Amino acid sequence: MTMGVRHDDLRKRNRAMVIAAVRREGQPSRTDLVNRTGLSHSTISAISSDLIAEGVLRQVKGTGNDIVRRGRPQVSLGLEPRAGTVLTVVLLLNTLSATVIDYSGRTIAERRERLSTLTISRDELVDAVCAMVEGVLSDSGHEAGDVMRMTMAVQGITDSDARALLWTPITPHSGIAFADLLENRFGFPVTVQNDCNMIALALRARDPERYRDNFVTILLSNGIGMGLVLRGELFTGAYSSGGEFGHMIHRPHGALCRCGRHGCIEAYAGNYAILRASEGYSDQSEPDADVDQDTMLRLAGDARRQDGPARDAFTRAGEALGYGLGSLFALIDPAPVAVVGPGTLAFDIIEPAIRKAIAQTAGGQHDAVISFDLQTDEMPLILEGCARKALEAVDTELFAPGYINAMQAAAG
Amino acid sequence: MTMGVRHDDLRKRNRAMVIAAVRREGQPSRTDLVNRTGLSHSTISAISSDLIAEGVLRQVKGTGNDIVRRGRPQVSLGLEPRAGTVLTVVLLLNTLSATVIDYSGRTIAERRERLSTLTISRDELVDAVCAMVEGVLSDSGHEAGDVMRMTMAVQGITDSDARALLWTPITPHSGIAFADLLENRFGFPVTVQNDCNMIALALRARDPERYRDNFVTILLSNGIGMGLVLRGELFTGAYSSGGEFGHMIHRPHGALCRCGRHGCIEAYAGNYAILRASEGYSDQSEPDADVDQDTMLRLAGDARRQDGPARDAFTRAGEALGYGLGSLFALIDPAPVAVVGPGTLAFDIIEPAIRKAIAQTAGGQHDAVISFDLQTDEMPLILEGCARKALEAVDTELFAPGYINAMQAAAG
DNA sequence: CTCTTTTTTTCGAGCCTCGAAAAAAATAAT
DNA sequence: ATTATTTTTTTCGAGGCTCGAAAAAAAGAG
Repeated sequence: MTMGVRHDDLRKRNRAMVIAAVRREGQPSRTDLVNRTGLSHSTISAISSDLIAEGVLRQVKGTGNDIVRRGRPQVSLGLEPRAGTVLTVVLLLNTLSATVIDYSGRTIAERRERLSTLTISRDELVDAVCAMVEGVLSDSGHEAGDVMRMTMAVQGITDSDARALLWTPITPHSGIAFADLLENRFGFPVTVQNDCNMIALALRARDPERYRDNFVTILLSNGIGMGLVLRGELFTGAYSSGGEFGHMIHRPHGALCRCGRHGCIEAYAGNYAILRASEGYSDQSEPDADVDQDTMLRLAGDARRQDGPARDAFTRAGEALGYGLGSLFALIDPAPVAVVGPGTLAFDIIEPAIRKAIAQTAGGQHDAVISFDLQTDEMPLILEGCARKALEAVDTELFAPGYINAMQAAAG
Repeated sequence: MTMGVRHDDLRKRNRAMVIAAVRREGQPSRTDLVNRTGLSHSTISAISSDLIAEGVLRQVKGTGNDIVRRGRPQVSLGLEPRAGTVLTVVLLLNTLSATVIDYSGRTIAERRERLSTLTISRDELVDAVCAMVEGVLSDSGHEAGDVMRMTMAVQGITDSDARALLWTPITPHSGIAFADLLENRFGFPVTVQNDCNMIALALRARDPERYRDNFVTILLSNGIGMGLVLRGELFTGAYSSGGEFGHMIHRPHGALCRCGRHGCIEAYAGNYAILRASEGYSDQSEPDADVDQDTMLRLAGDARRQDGPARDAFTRAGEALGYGLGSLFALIDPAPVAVVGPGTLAFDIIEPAIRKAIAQTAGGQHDAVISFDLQTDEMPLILEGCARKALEAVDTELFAPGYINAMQAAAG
């Protein structure tokens, strides 16, 4: 369990740190790396020349951002694009997309298609993903053998080993072992990740100032998703991807949720919940599997225009989200919240109710810390987070093996 | 932020690991340590002889548990009791206790006194703690200068730096900077910890099989407390000790809680809530600051004997706890639960309601994983956890400095 | 063309861990 | 009583890693 630290773990750890620093910083010089990592010039020099020799890093000249000044000019280091290729697949409601990305993070090829995820069979779904992978691979001019890793983001609950989709609202099928299926088919390692978690990774990469140690991302769509970063690390459950914020209970025995239970936050704040409340249906009526954007915009318009069932529905949605966030903050303390997805288009209507509800909870005392940052379009964030996840896995596993062990040893 | 690993951090890390292994195992031989840590015989030999020379460890002969067999007999290593002294103080409602403990974990002196925490002034409270420390120190024959560290456990919310008591139900005063006050007075470093977190540490030490990576401890008393261990580490909030399970919202706009808000879990499951519901008072009536054990036993007896307000009250308490646990499990996945405190005496009445409620939530699907383990007397657990916290801090900070840095580097 | 400044590499010193071999300390066998 | 065997622990040399200091490299300034 608790393992000692071998001598050569040191080098692996420091190699991993250098690669990670280059990925974060973009094109740092060796001196930048010295400052960033706290290692000595000698060590940085040794490690970076090793990595260049191995084809992981490369020297970049004329980056433009080099300040002209006295002294030997800094040489920027960058990731060698040809060091490897990764694949990402994003599977959402009625949408499937795949991307081939080089080691430096640049997109080489990309495909997207519509797909009736709700109605197709399990096998058709798996076949569609496989066909998508093959298609985008051929677009990119690569073969499966070139791919070092694939990360798949899905809407729904994945297992904690990131190998299977346990449950999802986008298809009635459950327990789809995508990692096994795809690994057998293509041969490269595959992980399956929750979409909101990928959004969280993307936000951290985009704005490390704001999103670093502790933050929450909430996805407002037909369902309610959450990604949670605590102590700088993505939080996942013991058995599943966890973070099922949408299915915390807002009102015992309350409104019918898409998951079949009653009173979940989602059963008040999901698009289908807002729709059925606005239209005057019972909160026990069957949830819609999808509500199109136009409908939601119309309801939001109604809510803004006049007091009535639509405004009440959005207010109740905000209340559910607010009490949920309040309970979450009772556990983890308040943190910045990024609100992502189509629901942000009506966030002006929801936010007052959210804040009012939070004020009634243990989180209320920290009103100032709680800020909402809106990002309407979630797709680019999912793609970006997914790519980062895959690339960072390659960074450590392939180019600094043993890093994982050293980490565990430190934590143990 | 992310720091490289220096060469000598290695030794510090491995020293810390050896000390920690000795503390966990009791009296391991060098060979046991080799197996436990994965380090080589040479390294273990070098580190342990260093530690013996420094007076941190000592060789123990004739431990009795040595199996008689062929070959050179193993020599057990133990913690040198004289290597240091730590102090623990536990401050609960109307109770103050202090203990002096040697480095091996044996209690040298112990004092306990009743104290009307609800009514005394802020200064009197601080003075009482100081007097207690001085008293128990003189009992132990030590001086303040001998003490390497003190850990104080309090009922209530502490700040995340473990230096102040932010809020507590045991006194109307808030924001008491115990760590600063005591450090200025006595000179040794002090941390202030939440009582439930200390219970969690004690349980992990007592039964590492059951309580290791993920588990929950719930304290049922006049208030509801929680200690949460996730990924093997005590979970604390970003600003406070966090884990305010008792103040997650069970019913928006619901029963009046001791914290002044409405609908908290505690406002249904705390002793005062069970009392006022059993006696037919409004759930908006002022909470009692303390309910004595006899009253609770009487109510529990009523509840067992016949259907009526008492039974309803316990059922509602269980429901609140169950929905709360369900929401918690939606976030973190189900985990074993240890239920501690006087509330366990009525747990037979509450448990069915808890399980029924959990079954309605996202945690319900994992019914088998959720098991309740009862410990009625919380005081010994708090003491034990507190002592462990102090001793482990001494282990790393004093005898393996730099370990912390290496950990952070690994995590970063 | 030389001086100054800044970045990067080189080199030797000092630690640390490891494996192999030796030493130590007991029991079992002769 | 002495030798063989077994197991634990220590010793010792090899190999690696990081570090600081010094050297080398590569530019602008004068």
